[in-house]
Amino acid sequence: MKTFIKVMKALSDPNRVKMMKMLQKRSLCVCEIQQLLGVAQSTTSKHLKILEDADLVKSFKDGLWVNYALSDGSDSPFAASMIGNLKHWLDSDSQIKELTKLLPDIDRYDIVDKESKN
Amino acid sequence: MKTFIKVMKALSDPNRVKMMKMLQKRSLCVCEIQQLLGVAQSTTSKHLKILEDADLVKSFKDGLWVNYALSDGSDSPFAASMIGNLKHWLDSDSQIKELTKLLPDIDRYDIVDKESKN
DNA sequence: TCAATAAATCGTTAAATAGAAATATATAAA
DNA sequence: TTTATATATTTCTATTTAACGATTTATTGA
Repeated sequence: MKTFIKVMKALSDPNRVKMMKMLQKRSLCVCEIQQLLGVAQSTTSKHLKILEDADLVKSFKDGLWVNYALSDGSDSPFAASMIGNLKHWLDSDSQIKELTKLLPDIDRYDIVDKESKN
Repeated sequence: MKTFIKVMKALSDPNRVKMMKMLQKRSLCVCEIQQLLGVAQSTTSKHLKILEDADLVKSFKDGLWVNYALSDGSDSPFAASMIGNLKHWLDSDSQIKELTKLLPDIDRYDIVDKESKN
């Protein structure tokens, strides 16, 4: 029951669902996801932790970056099933379509610190 | 997105998941569900409303009773899919097994007002 | 070693949620 | 038309959750 609830809770937040849909397209580092969704870095990090705890995503360190990718769900049949469902679900959702359109322009090397403009 | 989140949220609570699993076995009225789960009547009613709003269950009035049954999910593909998944998920969960064992003894006609013992 | 950078964690606040008791509504029976 | 009963709604409280800014940690490069 606990692992099931964990997966349902993880997918109960629009920002986390958006993350899942973007990670379907390609792996992303925290700063790229943050850029895409327009939320704070700490918020991004916390959401990703919740997805990872539910076995919906996994992470790989690459120097300073941490890359996130969809999990294969091997540790949770519930996660595996939902990852599969989400592959075809919500593709026609307006928010998802908008983010998908933005995705090609997102690049970790292009991300500039907005504060440095001051 | 909203209908998807609604389904995920509805299934993010153990008591609501238990309700879904019991309704797989047979339709139940509010008082039977309340009896099974051991929560207050108002709590039971509120949970059922959340499930109904997500198109996971439907209700039929029968005199004083309101019978709840699994929805056919025709109004939400997300609900339909989750109803299908839940048919085989969590059958081996200890809490679900315990409730399933109790289910045959639950009868709306047997439910006595505990306060009347005073 | 020191500075810069990406991500994680901590502390706080506002909003959402689950729970129960009390009340309201609706139906059936006396 | 009372009375009893099943369910829904309202009100309140405690807990959880999402969000942010600030701080810490870890890694790389100067």
